[in-house]
Amino acid sequence: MPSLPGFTCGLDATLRVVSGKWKPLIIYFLAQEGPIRYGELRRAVRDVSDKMLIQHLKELEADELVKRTDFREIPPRVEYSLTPLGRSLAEALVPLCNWGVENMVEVKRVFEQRQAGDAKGR
Amino acid sequence: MPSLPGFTCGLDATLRVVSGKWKPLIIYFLAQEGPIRYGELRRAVRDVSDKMLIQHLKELEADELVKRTDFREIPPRVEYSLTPLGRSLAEALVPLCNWGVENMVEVKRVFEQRQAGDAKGR
DNA sequence: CCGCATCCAATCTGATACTG
DNA sequence: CAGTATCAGATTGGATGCGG
Repeated sequence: MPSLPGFTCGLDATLRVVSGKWKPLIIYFLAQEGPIRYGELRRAVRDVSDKMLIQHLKELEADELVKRTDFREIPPRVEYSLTPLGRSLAEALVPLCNWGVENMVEVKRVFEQRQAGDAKGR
Repeated sequence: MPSLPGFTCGLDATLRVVSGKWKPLIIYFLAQEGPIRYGELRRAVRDVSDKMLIQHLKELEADELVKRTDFREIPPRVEYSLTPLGRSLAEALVPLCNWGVENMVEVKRVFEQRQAGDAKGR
């Protein structure tokens, strides 16, 4: 019952580090854009708030998937990039991304249905 | 800001259907075990409660990733299995699973560090 | 520009107990 | 066996405002 690192399987282990509303997206953009500044990342991951972005970035940093580089300039300049571990995870994310592209029409359809249903019934 | 089905990318679309604490695990086990009864699935996905399992199963069913078969017997017998769409998603999940296996030692290590830190500071 | 702190709302999660 | 109901607590989410 405690979150002991007793993983039931590989997927379980992976989920511990990518669970978070925006984390996969963050990793995905970092993989695409390379080192990227905070503000740019914030714009790339649309709709994310400062709070969540920073929070997730810190966790990803603690999990050694993301590297933070503070240039200590005025005005501040901070860049984020993936560590080797993060890059390998990004690659594992590619098929999921492709799946989304290939099935976007279908996903969109079921989603619209679901929302129509949620609106009244449930 | 509303959850319009205006996906920013494929990954975004994918995340809409697999977001949920146990969903990837559920899909993973369904892919491995084929049609599986409710109770068995519950034991496979360790630590999940009835409430969450049912809730996620219903959503996955609504998203057309999972098929529910009720044999209408007494005592009840219900089997869950993946739809073709679900199976394709399961395949996209395989690399993530492998990533976890390959990096489990590292993930475990950073996780233990994090928890030690959480315990006091934060 | 980058980020932290605070407050508050919404959502999610899980134990427990109960039903057909 | 396969769920459902309820309720409390945890977690997440975001708007706003401030600070180096």
